[in-house]
Amino acid sequence: MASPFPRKVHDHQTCIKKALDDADTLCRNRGVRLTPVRRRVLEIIWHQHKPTGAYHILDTLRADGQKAEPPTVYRALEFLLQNGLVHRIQSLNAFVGCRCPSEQHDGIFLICRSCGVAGEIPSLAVNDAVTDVAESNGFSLSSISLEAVGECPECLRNA
Amino acid sequence: MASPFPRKVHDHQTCIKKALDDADTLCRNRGVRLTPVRRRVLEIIWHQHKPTGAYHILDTLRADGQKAEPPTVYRALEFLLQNGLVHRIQSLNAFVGCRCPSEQHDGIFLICRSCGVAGEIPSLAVNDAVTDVAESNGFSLSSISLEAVGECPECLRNA
DNA sequence: TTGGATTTGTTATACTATAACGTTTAGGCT
DNA sequence: AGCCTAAACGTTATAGTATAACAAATCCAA
Repeated sequence: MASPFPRKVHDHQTCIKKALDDADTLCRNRGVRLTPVRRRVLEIIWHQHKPTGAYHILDTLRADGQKAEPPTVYRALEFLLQNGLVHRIQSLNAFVGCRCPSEQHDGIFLICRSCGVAGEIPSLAVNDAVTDVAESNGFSLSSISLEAVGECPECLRNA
Repeated sequence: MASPFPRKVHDHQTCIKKALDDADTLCRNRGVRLTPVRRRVLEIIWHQHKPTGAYHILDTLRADGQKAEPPTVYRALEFLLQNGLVHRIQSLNAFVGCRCPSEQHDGIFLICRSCGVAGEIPSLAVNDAVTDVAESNGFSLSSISLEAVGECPECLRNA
């Protein structure tokens, strides 16, 4: 998998296009509808690698010229979350695009306190450690959510 | 360390007393003030092993006969969080007492979706796994927050 | 005992999220 | 094609979570 931390300068249009294309494919395959609002919300979220708040999404929809209210946004988010196209970052009340939505998985994130970027990491090791400790405590594990805070590589270099 | 999942029937008064005594000692040692409001908020949180919401704390203070407003509660919570006496459960917007506040540590919780209990686990293994993956991605780790959801042992037995 | 820092009170408001109900739309079915 | 129904969306209202800003009270050390 690619680094969870894209350089601050990169061809982000490609990121967005790939995410939307992947979403189109995935929804077609699953027989679910990536409606215009849902697709636009996903696009707004993908506008940056930093998690995006629901009300920022709402403002952006309105700036588009749409008449939109909170439920519009939250419904789209619910759909995107259910289909693994975005993850919720609980510590920020915000949402970030998932780069590998085709395989359902938990959200494990490294969040930079300086620039705000949220890097998703595919951590088998973390999963295993949690599974072990759950098992040894007689706990039946369904899902995990991990949010680590620190400094991303690029911010460290620029410090 | 004791099991993170106390039996539903246990001498909870002892849990509360121990937590408050520990807090008294810890604050004295650190030279910080466990004022009446702060102590009472901690007691309210320890009333159960399920995370407690800020507005439930507020209601309880008011039921005590105190005149209280949200900032009262949030300030007390800020103090308790800073001193490691409670942890915030981000996925629930709620707060739960810490049983080992003397050593600063991250919050790693197994949360039962049936009864709501949040069991804190002291997981070196999880920490190591996260530290490794952070390091291998060039990320400087400061803190982690992990919230796993599933079924606690007692709810599994009663299912 | 008094000065300054910490804590608390008070009012107002910002931010986040959902309930409930009505209307529209998409898409399968005959 | 036209109908039917389930899904999606619009709309209004409100619930739930958290903080800003400033004033008053309290603590405690010099």
